[in-house]
Amino acid sequence: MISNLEYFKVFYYTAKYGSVTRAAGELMISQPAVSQSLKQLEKSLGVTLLERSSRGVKLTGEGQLLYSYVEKGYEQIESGVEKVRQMQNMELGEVHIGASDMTLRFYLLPFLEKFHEEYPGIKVIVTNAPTPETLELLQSGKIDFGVVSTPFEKEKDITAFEVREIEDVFVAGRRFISYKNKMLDFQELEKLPMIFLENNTSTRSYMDEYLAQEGVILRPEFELATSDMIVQFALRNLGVGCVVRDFAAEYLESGMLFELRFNRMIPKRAFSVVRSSRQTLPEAAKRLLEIMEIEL
Amino acid sequence: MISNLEYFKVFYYTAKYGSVTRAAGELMISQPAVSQSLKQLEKSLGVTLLERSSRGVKLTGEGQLLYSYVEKGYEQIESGVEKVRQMQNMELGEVHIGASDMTLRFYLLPFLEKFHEEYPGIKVIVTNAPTPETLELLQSGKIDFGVVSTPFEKEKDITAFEVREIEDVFVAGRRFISYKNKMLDFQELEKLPMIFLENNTSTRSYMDEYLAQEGVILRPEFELATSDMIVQFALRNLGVGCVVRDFAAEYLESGMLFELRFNRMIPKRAFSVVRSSRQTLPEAAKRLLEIMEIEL
DNA sequence: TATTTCACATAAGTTGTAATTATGCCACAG
DNA sequence: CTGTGGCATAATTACAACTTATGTGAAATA
Repeated sequence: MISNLEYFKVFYYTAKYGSVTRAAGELMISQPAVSQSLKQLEKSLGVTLLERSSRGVKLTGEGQLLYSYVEKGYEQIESGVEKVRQMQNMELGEVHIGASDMTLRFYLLPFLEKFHEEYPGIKVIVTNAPTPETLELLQSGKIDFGVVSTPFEKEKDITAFEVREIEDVFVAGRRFISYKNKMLDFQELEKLPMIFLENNTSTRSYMDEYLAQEGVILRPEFELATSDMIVQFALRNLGVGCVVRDFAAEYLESGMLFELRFNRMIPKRAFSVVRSSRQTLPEAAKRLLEIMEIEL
Repeated sequence: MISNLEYFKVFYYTAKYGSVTRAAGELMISQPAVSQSLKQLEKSLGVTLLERSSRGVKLTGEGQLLYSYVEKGYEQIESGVEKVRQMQNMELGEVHIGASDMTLRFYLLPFLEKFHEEYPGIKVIVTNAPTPETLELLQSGKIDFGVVSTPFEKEKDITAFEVREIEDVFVAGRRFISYKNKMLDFQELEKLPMIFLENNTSTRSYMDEYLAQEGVILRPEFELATSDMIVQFALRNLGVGCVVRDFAAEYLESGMLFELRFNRMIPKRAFSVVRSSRQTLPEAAKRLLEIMEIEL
């Protein structure tokens, strides 16, 4: 361990300017203070670092050797301080976010755009993963916060904040036009060719569970990886798709798809911002949540 | 300028061990002292560097960023201290010496050999130059000390210390055997083919001046670059060579060369160690001079 | 669920040390 | 030969860092 780092700072400035008086000026202390510090340093190292003369100081061999190291070391620390300052000023930094396709596309994207515009120095790193995996990333500290869709198993020290509602809907194209505006029973779905998301998604397991509870067991014709693809399949009349409404919104409006209606409401779900309550957020993450109007 | 470098040392150890208590142990101060220093550092930077918990501390994003710099910087300074220590222990260092061929060969060499054996870590850098140039090197601080042959112009703040006598002699081979044991006059040299060193050496200019003062002007047959070569020429009976006795010693003893004797003594010269009185010597140079039994 | 333990924070009081002022010394320049 | 600039030294002051004692919270343990 180095005895007194302050001495090295004094030495750094003295060597840099070749003058005790000048160093004192830079350090904003008196000249004798510098002289004494240098003396202390030399004493503690047991070596003469500077040749004193009436027109300044000059490094000895040992002094030169030491200075070559101290110079690099001190400036390294100095630039570390500068980097932290930049981070504080949001000129530098990273925000790690976990989000699913869905939350990213229909909720997060505009905020990220705005954030990036305001703070171009901050890297935004989005890890695209389904809800349970996102929660794991949060627990392990790999992301600052996540945006997931309900429902999910909320473990303790996870703070959740719902930001908007989403609805799961069944949509179909003209081949199934006879079902339009009819009040249907969920049972009737069993007779129709269904297009669903794959099993590993929260949307799928939510629907599976809900329908099972209603006594309906579906065996989808198609199991696709993305909601977009489901919409495309539905448009081509390959079956009845189950997606969050936002994915189909455009086509529902234009009439190319219609929404099936049921005699029972599918309980609404929500997008939820989740974060670890035991971890303080980096400034950049805080600022992004502010933009998203999430109270911390 | 960084406000208090000591804080960074505390931060370094705390971050390194992820524990305030552990850092306190390493720093050999109390735990609250560390806590307070960290608090001060955070306050001065206006940023939280550590997440405190009941089982240690963890770096925040800012802390990690800072640590990556402080780690390098601190260790850089630490290794600088280590290097200086090595230099003190003579495990590391350089000695810069200025010397002529002659002084190197007939005086310095055995000391250098001994020195190098004792301190293999020290680089010995010999700058081979004639006397006036060596003195210049000394003035400009490019060498720690020099070994030259007298006479020379001793400027102030040069300390000289004569270490042994040398004699200039005239030597010849059997072709000139008739001159052996005769007491000669310097004038007689004018009739003989002479072998001398080139003009730019102190030996040559010394002899030129001395002989001129005796009313003798020589026009050597041969002007050679090295004394060794003069001896070789003399051995082959190409003329009478003028060298410092040491160069011919071997052949004088074996009888292959003999020394011409004169009715007047050529004043003896000397090897002299010269150093700048206004400059403290590096430890390594001091030690070498000690080995050479020069008092400082 | 209560209890102990561990790690860090806080508070108050006491050094200890690093700063200041004042002065001295030396070398060089005018 | 004196003035100036630059560093060292001495003595005093003042601040800051350290210590002891205690508090707090979380996690492990009973």
